[in-house]
Amino acid sequence: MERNTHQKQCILNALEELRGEHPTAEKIYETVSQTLPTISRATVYRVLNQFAGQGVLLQLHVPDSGDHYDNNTMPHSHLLCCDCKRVVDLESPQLPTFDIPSGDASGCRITGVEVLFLGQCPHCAAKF
Amino acid sequence: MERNTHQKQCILNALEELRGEHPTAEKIYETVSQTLPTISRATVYRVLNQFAGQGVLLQLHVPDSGDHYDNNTMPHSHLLCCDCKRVVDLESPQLPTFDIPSGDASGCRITGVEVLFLGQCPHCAAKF
DNA sequence: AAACAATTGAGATGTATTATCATTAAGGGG
DNA sequence: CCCCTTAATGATAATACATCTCAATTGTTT
Repeated sequence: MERNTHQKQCILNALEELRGEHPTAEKIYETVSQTLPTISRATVYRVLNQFAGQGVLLQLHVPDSGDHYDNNTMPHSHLLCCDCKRVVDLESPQLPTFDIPSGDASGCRITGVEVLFLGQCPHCAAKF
Repeated sequence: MERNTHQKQCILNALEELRGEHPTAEKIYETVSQTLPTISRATVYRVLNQFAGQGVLLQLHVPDSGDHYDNNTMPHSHLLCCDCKRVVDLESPQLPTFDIPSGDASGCRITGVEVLFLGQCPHCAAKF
């Protein structure tokens, strides 16, 4: 059965501390290292994958960057800022919510969808 | 000015030959190598990036895989088959087409969106 | 406490891609 | 048609991100 280790708890704590920042595995590693200096990168990557598989957190695939993680598992969209490369939450009531169809004309079975908006975060959008 | 090299033409030919397969850079390299054995991987990656930046072809970011390329620049959706890992075109007339909003409540500027469906390709969906 | 198995740490390894830089060749001007 | 300039290329090193390997450790069950 799955074991409850100190490392896992520290990783969850780091994710809570960084809530809203959508940190990368490397960023989480750096954060956890401050309280647990002997933790290994391998452990961080392993545990993050495990948690993502369990639905405890979201794994965000970001082009030209490592994966980012989000402990907010409520359904919401993300935007990659093309200027500062940060991932931010999108909060548009009118944002098209995807009703995922189960199949298509050519015989595909559709089980999920990944959506990532591109543009500028509020900070970079205000720059001019 | 931009030069029209033999290498670029061979890469375009390979993309046409592989049309519909959404090949990776590595696959394109292998294909071009058959007619141009001395071509370098660096050239393939460079040219593909250049073409993608010019809109000559689409660059598809696929999780846990290298980028895939598509010389069909007509707007259409893609699905990653979770079984065989192939990228296939989705042809659903009723697939929700995204009207990209220009901004959101929190001040983001939205300029684009990446959408990737997950599921099974027609071949793998028919397996049971 | 003993035993067993899941987990970890350290570092090697793998995969995809870009950087560096000397050499080559595209394409315009004379 | 040849020269010149400079973009483009080829070879390879370097980087980034992530996973694999395996001995050592540590939860958990007995």
